[in-house]
Amino acid sequence: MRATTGKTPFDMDPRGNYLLGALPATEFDRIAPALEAVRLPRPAELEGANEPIEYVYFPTSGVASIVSIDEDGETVDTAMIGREGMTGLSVFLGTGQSPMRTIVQVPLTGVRLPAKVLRDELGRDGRLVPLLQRHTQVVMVTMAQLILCNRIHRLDQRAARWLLQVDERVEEEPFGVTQDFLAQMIGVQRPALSLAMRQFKDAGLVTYSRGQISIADRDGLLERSCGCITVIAAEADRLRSTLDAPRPLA
Amino acid sequence: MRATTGKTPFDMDPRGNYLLGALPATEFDRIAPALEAVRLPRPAELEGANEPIEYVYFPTSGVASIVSIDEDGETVDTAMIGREGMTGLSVFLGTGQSPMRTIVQVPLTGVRLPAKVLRDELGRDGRLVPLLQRHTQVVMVTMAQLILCNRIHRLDQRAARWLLQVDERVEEEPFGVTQDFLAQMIGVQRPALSLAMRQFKDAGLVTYSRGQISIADRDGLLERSCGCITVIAAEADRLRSTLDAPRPLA
DNA sequence: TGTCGTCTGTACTTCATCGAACATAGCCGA
DNA sequence: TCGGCTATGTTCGATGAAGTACAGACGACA
Repeated sequence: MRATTGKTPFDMDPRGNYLLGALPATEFDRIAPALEAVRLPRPAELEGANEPIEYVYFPTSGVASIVSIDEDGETVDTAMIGREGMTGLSVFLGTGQSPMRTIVQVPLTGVRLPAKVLRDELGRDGRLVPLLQRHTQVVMVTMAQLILCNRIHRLDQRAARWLLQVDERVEEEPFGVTQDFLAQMIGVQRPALSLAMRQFKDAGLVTYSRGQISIADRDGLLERSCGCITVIAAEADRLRSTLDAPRPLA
Repeated sequence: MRATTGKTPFDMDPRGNYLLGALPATEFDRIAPALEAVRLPRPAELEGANEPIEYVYFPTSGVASIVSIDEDGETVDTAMIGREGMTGLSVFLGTGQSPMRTIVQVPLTGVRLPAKVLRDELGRDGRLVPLLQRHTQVVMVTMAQLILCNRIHRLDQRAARWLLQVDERVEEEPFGVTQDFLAQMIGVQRPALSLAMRQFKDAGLVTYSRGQISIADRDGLLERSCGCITVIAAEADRLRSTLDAPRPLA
């Protein structure tokens, strides 16, 4: 499948993205004309390392991922971004680029917005800035938790966590991810991951075949997962609820 | 040593902190009356997990550290904050708290500011917001790199990286950190770390005794360290230089 | 000066993961 | 329908680190 862009060339509501959905109509209408529907395959690159960001992406289904790269070219997933968020936080932070890449991890549907339009909108008072502030914090918490997770939790726990995090962000299953790619994302050897996946399959928690994965038993996976997913979900929920407060915070 | 607070009770210039030093005089003068000099021992807690942040800290020497905690109470260091930055980014992000703790990792000197004063100042136009935006990005990049580092780099490489990162942030050596504490921070067993430290000592890269460490050969440690420190330093330098640009970014 | 507590050195067993090699199976295009 | 490619399954020795236990060494304090 090739990347598709253009004005809603397929059935998709931009406000299926949480951030866009939470914007007041006046703000949404201001940026709406510049939104462009996209459908992107894995592993499309949304931002290059140390390259200026041209578009920010608001997924409605699928997962984008911020990946770190080291001197040897090894890559590891550092944070998932799905319909709860936006890629390109460096634009929000005013720096316009970062040393990480952002790629498509699970085939993605959503809209994109030119970085310049976002910058202009940030200058206006409204709901957008506090929304993005909260999203920034969620990403930071996700990363902080993943640092711990990658250090002290077992491979199968991390794999279960990853599957659950994706499950939260896809509209329909199965979703397209190969074990090879997944292994690279969680930073392990494919054979080791293959064993874990096999266990999950035998236990009836997931089904998969040739790069198509379905979650069959969320609760079962939760039991085998580490608690990181709970920590992250709790913080995301808390921050969503604070936004119902009457006045946006500083 | 006990925590000391009060108006400059010892010799220390708040503007030795990079952020405070980069503020225009008018902005600095506005918050200066609320600044309070502090000297804190390890492992003093600056922010509790899921507790409202009362003060933000601007170190001038020493290191504060954001640590993640899991369900079993295990803790791992996720980002260092020294004289280049400020603790309490959640205040800047408007959320006021986070699920991570922030503690003193290497005995710390600096100033603190009530969160409320910072919030008020953020409402004014000036240099502070762009400075903190950049700092937020540096912290995020640090975390992202650490996710990769914790996953694929060896213990001795990570230990070397840690030593170098501390070396950049302390005014005088030796600095006070026990191997036991360090092992917990980089998330390994103390005996394993002890071996690495012993190698560094035998190679003449460091000297230490009973919780007092000195770096003897920065270049030697750099060779044994992973490249993560370079990635982080490069991004920090880049962002510092963009601040010399005439107009602050959005 | 002796004792206690903290910090550090070292040894050893067990385990998770690495890293590489090879086997199998489904899909696709020529 | 026959390769050829990609995705997955499986094995095995090597290795880094976990986990535990205990010994030595230095400082603080009585």
